[in-house]
Amino acid sequence: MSATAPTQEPWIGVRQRLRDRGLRWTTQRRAVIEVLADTDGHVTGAELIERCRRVDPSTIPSTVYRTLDVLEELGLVRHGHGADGREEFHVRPESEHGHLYCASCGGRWEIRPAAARAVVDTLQASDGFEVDLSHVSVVGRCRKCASADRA
Amino acid sequence: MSATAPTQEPWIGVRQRLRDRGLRWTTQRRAVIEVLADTDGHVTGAELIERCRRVDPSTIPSTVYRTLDVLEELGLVRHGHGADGREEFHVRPESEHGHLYCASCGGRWEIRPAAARAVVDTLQASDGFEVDLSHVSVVGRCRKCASADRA
DNA sequence: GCCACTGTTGCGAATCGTTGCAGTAGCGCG
DNA sequence: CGCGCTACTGCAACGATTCGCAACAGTGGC
Repeated sequence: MSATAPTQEPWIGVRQRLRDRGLRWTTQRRAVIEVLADTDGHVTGAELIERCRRVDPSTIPSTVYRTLDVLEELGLVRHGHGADGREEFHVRPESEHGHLYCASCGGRWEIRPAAARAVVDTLQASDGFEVDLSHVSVVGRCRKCASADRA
Repeated sequence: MSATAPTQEPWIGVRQRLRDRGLRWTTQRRAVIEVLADTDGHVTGAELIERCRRVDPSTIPSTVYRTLDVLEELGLVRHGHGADGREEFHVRPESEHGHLYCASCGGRWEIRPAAARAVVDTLQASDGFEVDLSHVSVVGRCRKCASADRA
């Protein structure tokens, strides 16, 4: 929640950033980026592909996935896995964050910063493990479903 | 590491437990259970299928997956997702436990009870979320890789 | 021991994602 | 402006997992 169209902004320099790394600015990447710029929050790989097809029906899955890899290297997206293990991408996350998935109602929430930090610190202290927060998916039951179950 | 063959033990009553639920004791289930009884720790679905094929080459994947679903309902196995989101089964976990996956070296560790409890409590307090511990997979970097990276 | 009931299996198709390979096309250079 | 280098694309095959459906086979009852 910063401005009206903050989503476009991170993408305008991508071409240059790619070039600086010896990577190329292709029609296909442009399409993926176009879709991503218009996306906010989370997308699964399959979802993204479908959206791309709307822009360019000749979109090929493997290309999209490969493009996502590249964009992830540039830090423009992060990927994690949903409750079912399927791939899920976080577009331009303002901050790293993990997710909670409710196995009963299928809902999803972001782990709030305070809790996230606590979790990270705990594992750091206990095992010296550096958590990749953006990749964390915790499955369980949300407050609502948990109390409903107990009833 | 309790006794010599503690692994067999949980499985001996399975037939009855199935029957009590109106479920059936079939050759295929017997095969899967036989393999599981001989397994200890973790297996991926694919791994398990291959092992079953060694017992009975005519094993069909979908049957194995379905059997696993049933066994999970009986609480004899739990499933989670590895670092890459692939399915992974915990055989007769003595206690629920989550996992840490190192993205650099591919190693895997169990989250120790104390840390696990802390994580569960944190999310419970913060969002009233009931974590399904056995399903938790945290990706990041282990102590070793983290310090190597920093060097 | 035979039947019917219904849980299970086998199988083929569909989904999501990955990978190897050969042809294509950005991009910097002269 | 054309050339070459090599990153990228398209495609097809593959691996993991799920789903629908018709045929099959445990089970309890008689």
